[in-house]
Amino acid sequence: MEDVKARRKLQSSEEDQMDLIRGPWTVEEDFKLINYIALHGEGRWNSLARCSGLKRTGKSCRLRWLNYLRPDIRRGNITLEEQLLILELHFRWGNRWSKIAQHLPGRTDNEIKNYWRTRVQKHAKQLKCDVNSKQFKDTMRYLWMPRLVERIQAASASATTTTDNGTAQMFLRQGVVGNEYTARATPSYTPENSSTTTVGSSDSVSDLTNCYNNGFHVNNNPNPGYSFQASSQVDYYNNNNNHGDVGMDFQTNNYQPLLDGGDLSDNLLNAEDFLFLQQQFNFNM
DNA sequence: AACGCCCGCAACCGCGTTAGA
DNA sequence: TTCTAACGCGGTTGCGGGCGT
Repeated sequence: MEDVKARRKLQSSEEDQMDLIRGPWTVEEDFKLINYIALHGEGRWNSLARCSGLKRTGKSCRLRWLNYLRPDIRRGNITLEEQLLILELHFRWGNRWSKIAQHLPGRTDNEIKNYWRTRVQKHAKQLKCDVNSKQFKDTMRYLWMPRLVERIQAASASATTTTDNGTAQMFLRQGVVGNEYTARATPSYTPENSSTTTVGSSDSVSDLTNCYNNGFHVNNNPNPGYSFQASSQVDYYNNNNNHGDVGMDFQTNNYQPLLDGGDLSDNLLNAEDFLFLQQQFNFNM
């Protein structure tokens, strides 16, 4: 192990002496890399870096290609469906970004990691709880995810009347619909009538569902000292399921009317949800 | 207009794993 | 079997743009 470290240190200092470029890539460098890969294919990144004439490390070339230049990269905002899938998969695998990214075609592990750190962790911070805490996970499970499902369905419903966009419907049929939170949030859905298969996964959603039923059910909470009443969250959610088009700006705690064409993806919970949660957290802390 | 602060994201770093010589 | 180069992953850093003052 010490040998490996010494070797890597040596290699690093050698790279320094080769006046390699670091930092943002230029358009010319991008073109060079794209052209080289078009001719020779990807892989063998160190030799690619040498032969292409790029003054970059192989690592840097690989990262630039995989995270930015690859033709199948999907750019733009993370969609509601993708958000839901990320939350779901993070429940299963934690910070296994690469594994999670495999289930989101066109998205990179870097992008998902950044999404998690900038959006999800931000909301945890605003609720003054740890992103890995049970409380925050419950929030995601019983409020955030049902809200996402609701929005996806709403978007899907309007899409079917306006355009031929069946993505959300397909996602709901195939994706993360097998869990309790979805069953509660979507009256038309029941686990029994769903032929559930998880997108890109062979193990379905049974593990999560089992996890929920066996150790996580709101009426059978294994942690007696845990006072965050998840069931009340769900009831609250179900009783206030007509949130309308008012979003919440977490930054300022101000209501923000959601304008047509705006990005709704950040307004995951509305004001009532958020205040309710804050009360729950503050009360229990 | 200038400045400072904050946030999002691209890129880097360190290290474990894998492949093949 | 061992060694080492290459790959891949997760954590971290720092740049640049947006926004408020």
